[in-house]
Amino acid sequence: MAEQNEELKRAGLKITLPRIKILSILQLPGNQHISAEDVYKILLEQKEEIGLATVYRVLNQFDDAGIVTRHHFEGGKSVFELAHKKHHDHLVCLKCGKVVEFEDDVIEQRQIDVANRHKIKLTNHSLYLYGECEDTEACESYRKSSH
Amino acid sequence: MAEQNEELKRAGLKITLPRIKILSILQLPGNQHISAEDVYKILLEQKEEIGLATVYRVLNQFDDAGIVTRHHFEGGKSVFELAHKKHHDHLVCLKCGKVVEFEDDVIEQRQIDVANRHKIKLTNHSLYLYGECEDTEACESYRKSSH
DNA sequence: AAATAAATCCAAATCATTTTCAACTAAGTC
DNA sequence: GACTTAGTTGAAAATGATTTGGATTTATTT
Ligand SMILES: [Mn+2]
Ligand SMILES: [Mn+2]
Ligand SMILES: [Zn+2]
Ligand SMILES: [Zn+2]
Repeated sequence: MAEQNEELKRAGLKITLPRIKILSILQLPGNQHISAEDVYKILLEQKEEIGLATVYRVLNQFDDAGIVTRHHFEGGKSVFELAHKKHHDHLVCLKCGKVVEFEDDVIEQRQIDVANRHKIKLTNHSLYLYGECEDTEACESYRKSSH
Repeated sequence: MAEQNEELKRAGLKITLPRIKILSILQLPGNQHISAEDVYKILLEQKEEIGLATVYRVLNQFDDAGIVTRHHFEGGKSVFELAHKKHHDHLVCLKCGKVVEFEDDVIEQRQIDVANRHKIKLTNHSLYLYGECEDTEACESYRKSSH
């Protein structure tokens, strides 16, 4: 129950209704990789009177505090995901929007090698793979369920 | 002289002053990975009366025509580079802004494998490595020369 | 409960980029 | 070379995502 309160406290953020609600939404299984706008829409559905500006502010604070990670998928808007997981990269279907997470130690290592070779200390990286589901059936139905 | 005219013709675009000028700017050695805004600034320096909207329009047309490639480096704005080169990825120093190009066949192949494993036909990908030059001297002076 | 610092709301601002549209121009045709 | 027409341009307004200002409210400390 008070698990989100713990998390907020740890981050040095006051425990407020907007923050608790937004954190809860991020924790729902269907809401990995969610945009600020979509968080806001869910709040509306829940009849919460929380402004879009507050959603953006809170997500930024969560990012600063390390509670969420921000991604820039193709398409302009940022998406956020809880940061409690191990590092991973993303594979996105451009037809249905499905997002698959993957980790590849070889890729990770080669990135480090490239940076070393150029005498640059690697601080972070972004890798996104874009494609189209080969199983059109599955892709279509995934799209309809609007994840 | 008429080399850019050839390129425009090949792309099915009318040969106009804005397009010739913008293409010329992209072809200058210092201007790999340049933003629309920066192209515009150079045009101003050259006393060309070309609007920013036109710069954006032309860069989009060049992108559609395959003359340039668009990248989304960290920091919000798109950067463009001539597309005549082989595919490569980028390593960016967050302190001085230096951009290093690299290609790594192992990484490329592993990306394909990941996509296959998830039954997704890979159409494109974006990989950016971010870091900080280890040689602070070099980094500082690179920054000052404002590439 | 009062004091204080932080957070929220909503509107206005910003930033990058796109669109609208009237005025212009390149490039074929006669 | 003039004629036609589709394509192009510049300036301003529109857009979409995100941020900010400031008056008001709220969480936490005393
Ligand atoms: Mn993820
Ligand atoms: Mn490049
Ligand atoms: Zn799909
Ligand atoms: Zn550097």
